[in-house]
Amino acid sequence: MHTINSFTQLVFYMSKKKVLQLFGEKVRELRKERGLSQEELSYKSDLHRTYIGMIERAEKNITLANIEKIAKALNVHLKDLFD
Amino acid sequence: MHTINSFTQLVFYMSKKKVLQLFGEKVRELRKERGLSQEELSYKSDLHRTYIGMIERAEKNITLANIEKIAKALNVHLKDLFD
DNA sequence: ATAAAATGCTAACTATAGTATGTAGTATAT
DNA sequence: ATATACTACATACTATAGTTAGCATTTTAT
Repeated sequence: MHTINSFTQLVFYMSKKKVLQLFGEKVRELRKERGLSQEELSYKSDLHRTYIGMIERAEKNITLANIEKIAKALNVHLKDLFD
Repeated sequence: MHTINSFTQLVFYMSKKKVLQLFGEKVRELRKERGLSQEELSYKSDLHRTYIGMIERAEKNITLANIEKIAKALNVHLKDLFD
């Protein structure tokens, strides 16, 4: 649950949602480009299958260490996940 | 505490450490370029002063939403934090 | 040299990221 | 049509990110 009690917090909430969505779409795009299933990507990245799904659906606020895991599994640089 | 019980986990632990260090250094570099103190950056990013310090010292595994906050506060794109 | 500003560090707490299981629904191929 | 592989989604748990306060140490300016 979110309790938003200022304009500033609303702005942060919206841009959080947006950045997670963009990131999720990017992961899905790159994963499919490589012909990988979520499960296959989960093996390569040492993350759980359902967690990959959550990331792609922008349901989780991923940490930097896991962003790195995914980048490696997709054979891209970190920055390539933010275009 | 960390319990590392496989080679794979050791590799992940080391690259986690490294990526957090690089990120922290980058934040510090950009912050100083702008002549900001940790406290001033904390106001702009809506994060706590000590938390900024922890990030720069690579003591916390920052999430994507907070990476975005810091990028905005430093007036850079997300990808600029990963060079 | 000394005051002031900035940063480091510890520690405790609470919010949520990350892990995992099970089931339902969707796409793909035969 | 119907298996099979893939993805979505709900839920519960546990690990850790994020917040805060207080004090120590370092840096900077006068």
